[in-house]
Amino acid sequence: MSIFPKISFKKQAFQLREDAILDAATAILGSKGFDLMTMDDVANAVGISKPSLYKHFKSKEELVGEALIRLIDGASDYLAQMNVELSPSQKLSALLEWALRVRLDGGLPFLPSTSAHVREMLTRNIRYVTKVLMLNGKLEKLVLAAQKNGELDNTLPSDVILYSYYARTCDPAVEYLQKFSKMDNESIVTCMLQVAFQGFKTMPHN
Amino acid sequence: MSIFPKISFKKQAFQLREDAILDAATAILGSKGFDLMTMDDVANAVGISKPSLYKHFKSKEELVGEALIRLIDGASDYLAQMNVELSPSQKLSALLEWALRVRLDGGLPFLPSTSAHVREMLTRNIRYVTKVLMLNGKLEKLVLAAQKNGELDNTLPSDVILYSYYARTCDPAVEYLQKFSKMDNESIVTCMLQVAFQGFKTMPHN
DNA sequence: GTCTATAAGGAGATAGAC
DNA sequence: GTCTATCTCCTTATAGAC
Repeated sequence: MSIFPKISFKKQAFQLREDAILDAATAILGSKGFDLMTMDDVANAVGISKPSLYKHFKSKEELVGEALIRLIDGASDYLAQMNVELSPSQKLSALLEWALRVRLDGGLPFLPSTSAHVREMLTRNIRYVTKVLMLNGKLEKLVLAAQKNGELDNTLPSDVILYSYYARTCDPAVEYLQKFSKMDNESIVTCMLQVAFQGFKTMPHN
Repeated sequence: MSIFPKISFKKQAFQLREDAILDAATAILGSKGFDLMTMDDVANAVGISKPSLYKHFKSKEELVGEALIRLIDGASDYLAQMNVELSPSQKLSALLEWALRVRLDGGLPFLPSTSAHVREMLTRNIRYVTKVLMLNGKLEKLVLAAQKNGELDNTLPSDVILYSYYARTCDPAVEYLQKFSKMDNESIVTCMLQVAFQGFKTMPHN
């Protein structure tokens, strides 16, 4: 037994609760969005009181920032441990697939910046901005490499591809299909990937 | 001069103000979104007091509903007066182009249902729902026709195409490009249309 | 019909007891 | 560290004078 069993245990419990809070916040953010998510919602979902919640995160802004940082970290990790033999375009496709599965699993849209208000708020979170810029740099390089090797259209400005790529990670069509079509999650992912890379048009025979 | 100059004039002014209110609401909705738009914002933008605003629209819900109905009407009108010789896919492309231009011009995203909260609210507006269903029916027919004649991919479920089509009308990439790239609106529209129909992949030579 | 003033309730954040 | 109770501000909506 450790010499500091009590302290260690407490800290561990504290950390566990912190994760539970972030999980709850993530789920609520995904369903109601930032503006409608209240700190009461989060506290109730975790089963603690609001003041206790504020012991962990000193504001709603900070709580959401941490939840999004966890998401970005997940994406960066997934990208980092990817098979190095994959082509740039294959890596982009695999990461988009990951992001779609996260969302279908009740998680957050990858890029929550649909709202100008939220985007502006996140701008003030230096840790978040730093991590996003790091990931963005990697994705930008992948897009440029894929355009150079002919996998992606090099007549399009790379900005267009990059921003559209982000947009596909939070495509509302995913929720509509989940709610109003009878498709299972696998089919949704497959179709969304195809639409993202090939569009609606009939594919050329290959 | 009319026999009822005073009444007529008053009514006309009332109607003009109502349009001004809807214009203001549309602009604010486009920039801040529903949750953050306050009735004070709208009243101030129009230059009237809040109680006067409530003489025109009995609730925020009704005001937003009317603004969206005007938008849907615009889309339906544009679709109705389209050249009958255009193919189904050309009509879809032209309407998407219209929707993108409306947004680039400071208007609303075509489909505001990004938020579950707003979507649920609109569900209770029967006039709005009716009009949306009418338009949706026409678009669904166009998609099916385009799949049948080989213009659009008939291996994709038509739901996937239809929902993705809606999603492209409110693609956040548009705002990112407008804000962070040096592209003019024309180029943005062209690129977004290409990405929607052809995806990111290199086009086959044609 | 338009305004000033205000009611009613929600939500972020905290005081202070235990 | 946790809770109950509360503060404060903001927003929807309305009362009532002119």
